[in-house]
Amino acid sequence: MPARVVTLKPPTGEEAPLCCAPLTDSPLSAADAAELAAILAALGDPVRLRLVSLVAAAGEVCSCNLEAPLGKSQPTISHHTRVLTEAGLITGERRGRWTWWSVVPERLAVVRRLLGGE
Amino acid sequence: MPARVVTLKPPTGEEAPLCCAPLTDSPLSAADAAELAAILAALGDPVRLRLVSLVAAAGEVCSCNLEAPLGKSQPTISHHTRVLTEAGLITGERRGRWTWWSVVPERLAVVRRLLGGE
DNA sequence: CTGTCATATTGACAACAGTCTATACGTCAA
DNA sequence: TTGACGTATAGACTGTTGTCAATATGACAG
Repeated sequence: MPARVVTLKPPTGEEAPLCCAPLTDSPLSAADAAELAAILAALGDPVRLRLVSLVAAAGEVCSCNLEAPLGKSQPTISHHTRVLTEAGLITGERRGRWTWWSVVPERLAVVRRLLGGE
Repeated sequence: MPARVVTLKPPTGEEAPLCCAPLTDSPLSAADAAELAAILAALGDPVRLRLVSLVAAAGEVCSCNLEAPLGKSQPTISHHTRVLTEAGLITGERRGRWTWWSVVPERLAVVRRLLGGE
C-alpha cells in the first residue's frame, strides 16, 4: 500500500473561464461551447463515466483498483484517466508508486450550472 | 412563415429509466452509464451545444434559422438535430414545410441530477 | 399536376477515439 | 545497483463521427 504524499502538477495549464449564464438562457459563444463540449465529450464515454463514478463514490481510488471493476487493460485505464484529467474532471496525486485519483467537484458543478442548474 | 400544427412522432421509441442517485453517490451501473454517456456524447459537440443553446434561448427555432448562426450546411444541421433528437434532448414539430425544434428540459434536468445536482 | 421550397437521406471521405500489445519510465526494497 | 512493481507512453488497428455534395421526400401554391 502507498506511503508518502507528493502532489502531481496540474496536468494541463488550461484555465477555464466558463462562468456565465446557463445555455438555456442565452446562446453560448463559440468559445464557451467548445470548452463545455470538451468536458461533456470527456464524460460521454461509458467507461469514463463509470470511472468518475467509482472515484467519486470512493473519494479516492488508485489506478490499480480501476482495472478490475471497469474490465479494461491498464493502458486503457491510463488513457481514460488522462482524458478526464485534461478535462479537469479528476486530479491525480502521486504517493510513492501509486497514483490516487479524486474528482474535482467544482468541475461537475460548472457543467450542471451551464446545463441550466438553478 | 409556417402555418398549421402537426406534432411529430416521438422520433425514437427509447424509454429512458435513468432515474436514480447521482453518480457521485454510488457507482453507476454499466447500463445507466451507457445511457447517460449517450446523452453526454450528444452534448459533447460544440455545434450541437450551440444548437441546443440557440433553441433553448429562443424557445422554438426552425431548421432554416439554424444554418446561418451555426455556419454549417443544411444536411449537417439535419444530422445534428437527429442526433439530439435520438438522445431525447430536443423534439421537432412539423408545421407545414417547416420543422420547429424545442428542447426537452426534463432531459437536461436528468443530466444535472445524475451529475450530482442537489 | 407541376413546380418550388424546407427538410431528410445517401454516400463518401478524412479525422478522431477506444482498445490492445509491447515497451519505457519511476519508485521502492534489498 | 538491481530487481520488482505501478503507471505512462508509443504504435497499430478498428470503428465511429463530423462534414459536405447530390439526391430524395414531402408539403404547399398555382
